[in-house]
Amino acid sequence: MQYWLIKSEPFKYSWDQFLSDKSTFWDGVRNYQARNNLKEMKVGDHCLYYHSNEGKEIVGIAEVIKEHYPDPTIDDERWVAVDVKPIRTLKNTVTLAQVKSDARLDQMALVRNSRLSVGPVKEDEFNIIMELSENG
DNA sequence: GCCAACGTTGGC
DNA sequence: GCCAACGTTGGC
Repeated sequence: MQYWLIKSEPFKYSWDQFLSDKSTFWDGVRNYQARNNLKEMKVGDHCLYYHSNEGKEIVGIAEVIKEHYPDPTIDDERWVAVDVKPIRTLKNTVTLAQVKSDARLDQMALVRNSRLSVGPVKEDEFNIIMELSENG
């Protein structure tokens, strides 16, 4: 299984909204790198859900439930969407500051390329995030 | 609200 | 195909 990190601005689509919707389609990606990552996603892959701008923290875990298909919100076949559903909310959110201050996480796309809205996460990194969220 | 970083566009 | 200009994102 592969791990990912997906970003959303809470005022656009927050984790709470996601929880009450039960699932959502992840659209609106207009960046080739992020798009390529979306295309790599497989059903069952886990995603860290990150709030950008407001909060700047990882708030929960989501699971891919449908692989990429053309983005329904735009008439342009270049862009794709995937479907995801929430798995669980983190016990404690993991902030960007925490991620940055942990030397084991300094290779994360989140740190190295803060503008990338969909990035891969290594299993080790995922586990470290889990650990941080437990120890809060 | 500012600015740095980065991706994209378009002129040559 | 290069590179400057421009737009967007996101941290601060």
